[in-house]
Amino acid sequence: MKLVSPGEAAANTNDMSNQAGEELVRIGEMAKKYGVTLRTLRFYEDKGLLNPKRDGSTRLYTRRDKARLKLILLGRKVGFSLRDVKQMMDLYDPTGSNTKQLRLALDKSEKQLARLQKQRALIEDAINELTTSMAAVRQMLIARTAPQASAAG
Amino acid sequence: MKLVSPGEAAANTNDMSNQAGEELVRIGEMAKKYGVTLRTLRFYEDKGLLNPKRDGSTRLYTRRDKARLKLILLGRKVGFSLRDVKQMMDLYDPTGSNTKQLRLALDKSEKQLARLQKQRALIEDAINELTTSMAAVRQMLIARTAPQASAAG
DNA sequence: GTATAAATTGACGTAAACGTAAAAGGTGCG
DNA sequence: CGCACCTTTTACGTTTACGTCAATTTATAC
Repeated sequence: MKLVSPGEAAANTNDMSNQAGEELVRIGEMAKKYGVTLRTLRFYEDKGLLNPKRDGSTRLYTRRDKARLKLILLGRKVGFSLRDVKQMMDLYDPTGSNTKQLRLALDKSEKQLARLQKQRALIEDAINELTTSMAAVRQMLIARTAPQASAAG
Repeated sequence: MKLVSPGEAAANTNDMSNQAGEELVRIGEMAKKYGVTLRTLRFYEDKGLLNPKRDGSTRLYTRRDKARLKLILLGRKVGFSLRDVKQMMDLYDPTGSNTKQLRLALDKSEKQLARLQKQRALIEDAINELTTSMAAVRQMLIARTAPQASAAG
């Protein structure tokens, strides 16, 4: 079972597909393609988020794995935990309408949105407090730098 | 050496002060007063952020400790790590102008402010992405809930 | 066939700020 | 006197998402 050569991803002289013409990539290429580390891909697999095929012990990522990874990365970006992502993904059923999955996703999204908004408020609070105390510190520094000008008229 | 009775913090019939008239409080009262746990106070001490006196093995918090704790809590609120807080506090010298301390604080504050602003941007990004995908999910749910109306004129 | 590159599993480490349990000493009060 | 409560020290546990070796096996290049 041959694959894409590690050196050249564009080389298609090899048999890099299975019977369905699926492009199988190994972990290195997968990582590069999506800007994650090998460790991350293995970690996601360990957590049940990815399920690459194997050629012996070598992982082979399919189109499905790529789609799933994209979802994982989107989920992470909006602040879902991997557990949340997994929970939602586990509900996916290619033969059904996935209404339950969509409802769960929507439910979790609403909660996450609320969390994000609260976080934003906290951060803005912090920014205000920090700005205020920075002004105070600047004043103290000025008082120490040029105190000789305060006695004059 | 007597103290505030544990049951009543307002009872001032006891000798709860040292020679300077300083009010010494024990860990329980200190924790309640500032809304932190006992563990937190001990943790901060372990990290060198607080230095309560001792009556035998019992911690006695002075006015200075209260001031320091306030600073710690402010620092935490604006997102400084305890290490940062300690680093700044360690520069405090009651006999000097503390110019170095103030400069360090200002420097750290500027960096922290930048971090906070970046975080805020990330969160707003996330909010946007999440809002977008929520709309998409809602559409998919609608398509599954009322597909029978699309065939009619 | 060998050097180099890529891949594997396993397992400990990291960051921050405490939580929690255990076991024991001190203290006021009725 | 003994309960109830406060406090002490020590030390492992928690959380999340990986990082960082390390030792080994496989794959590709020349």
